[in-house]
Amino acid sequence: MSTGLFGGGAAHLGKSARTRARLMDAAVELFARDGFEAASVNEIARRADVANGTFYVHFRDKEAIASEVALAIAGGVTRQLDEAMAGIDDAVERTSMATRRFIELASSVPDWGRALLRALWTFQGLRDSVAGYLKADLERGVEQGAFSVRVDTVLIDVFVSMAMSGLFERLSGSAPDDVASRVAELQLRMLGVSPERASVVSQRALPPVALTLSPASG
Amino acid sequence: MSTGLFGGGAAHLGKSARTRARLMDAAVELFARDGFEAASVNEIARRADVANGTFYVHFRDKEAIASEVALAIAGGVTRQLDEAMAGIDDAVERTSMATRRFIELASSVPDWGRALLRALWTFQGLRDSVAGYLKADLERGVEQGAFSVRVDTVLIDVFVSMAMSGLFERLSGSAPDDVASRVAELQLRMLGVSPERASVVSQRALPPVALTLSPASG
DNA sequence: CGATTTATTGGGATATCTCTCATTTTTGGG
DNA sequence: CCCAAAAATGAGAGATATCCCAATAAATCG
Repeated sequence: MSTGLFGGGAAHLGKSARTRARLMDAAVELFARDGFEAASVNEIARRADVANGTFYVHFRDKEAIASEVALAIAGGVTRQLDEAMAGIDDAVERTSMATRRFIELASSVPDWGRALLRALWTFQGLRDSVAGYLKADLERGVEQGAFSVRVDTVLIDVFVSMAMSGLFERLSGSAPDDVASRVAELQLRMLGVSPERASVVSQRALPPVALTLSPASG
Repeated sequence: MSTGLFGGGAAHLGKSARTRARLMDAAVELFARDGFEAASVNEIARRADVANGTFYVHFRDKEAIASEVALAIAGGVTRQLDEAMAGIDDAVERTSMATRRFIELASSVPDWGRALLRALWTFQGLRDSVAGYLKADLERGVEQGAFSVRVDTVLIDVFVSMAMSGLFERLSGSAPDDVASRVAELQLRMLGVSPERASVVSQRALPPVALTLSPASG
């Protein structure tokens, strides 16, 4: 019996926390496979090996577990992006790194990536918080003279949707494995970075990382 | 009682065709509001003012009406895009026009726009057919020396997702009303068009059009 | 260890969904 | 106007959903 990412993180905690984590792992799998609407509380409970009534001890309803799962995944990805980008000042590098890491991290655990993609599509609030992070880097790029573009909501939404598209392709399997670099390159060109620099920056090798959960999440 | 687009188009046809059209109008509204998964056959029938059994006289199941609706909408938009772009040879103009028209047309009837957006997200086949149209124009642009970019599936998917993002913003209401132009401008920059030309081409006034249904559809 | 709190169980009330089909209503040609 | 064909109806079988709750099991602590 393999333990999901939530289950792994909660192994040392109390029983309640472990059951909760098992439910969240099950929910991730089902949201990723069937989508939010089609996944049933009954099946989440069955897959987590608990009675259906147990579900309602831990979550008010399906909506509640969905947003909790989405927040946890988004939090994990965000935290690791932050770590990866700590100490990098150049906005061109940061922007490229963010997109590439985002796609690689989120697709390294396909169930999680799919769930995140759905959540980004479904929950406006999640997109808003991503937009907040991004805005700072885009504005920094303008200040540094690297980006020649008006930073507004249209730009930010388009930028995010490009990254989502890359993640989608990566998850669908039918894409070349340099999708992340290609998307980052196209983003930089859009922002006004010269094609040459965009190509170089976006294709530079990155040290690999694996998606893990925030130790202090919940 | 206002008649939907399908209903309007079928007003002069037989009773069967009119009932069918009412069902499709109802389905569009519900797909737009609740998404494909969450819409129920029962509610489609209720909203179309027919008995639930009547639904199954006209459609095998929900999947059947969904793809029919999606094809009809996509067909209508495609046909009008084709008309709008007939006679335009310059790939820069065509590309910009396609995105701007797509966003304006699809958002002119919000339910349809939302349903189209959901369908593009849900049905791979629909994205593939859009990709087909687009590929020709992008390659033409490269041949004409206007675009300096590799035309592959990543580029096409990213391009489509940018347009979808623009449509989404337009439909959510919270966006400036020049979203379509902005998105087109960003696309052109990404393709390698100079910022100056991208700005000029994407902001030129376009004669207005309204979404109508293909006279010979079905 | 016994008592008390906390977690889990699983049966079931209620609701809704899909899809069928015998029956009724409507339509339109002769 | 009549009647066969076409269309629509709506009750209901069977599946599955959500959520509640009284009863049981497990964990914790003095």
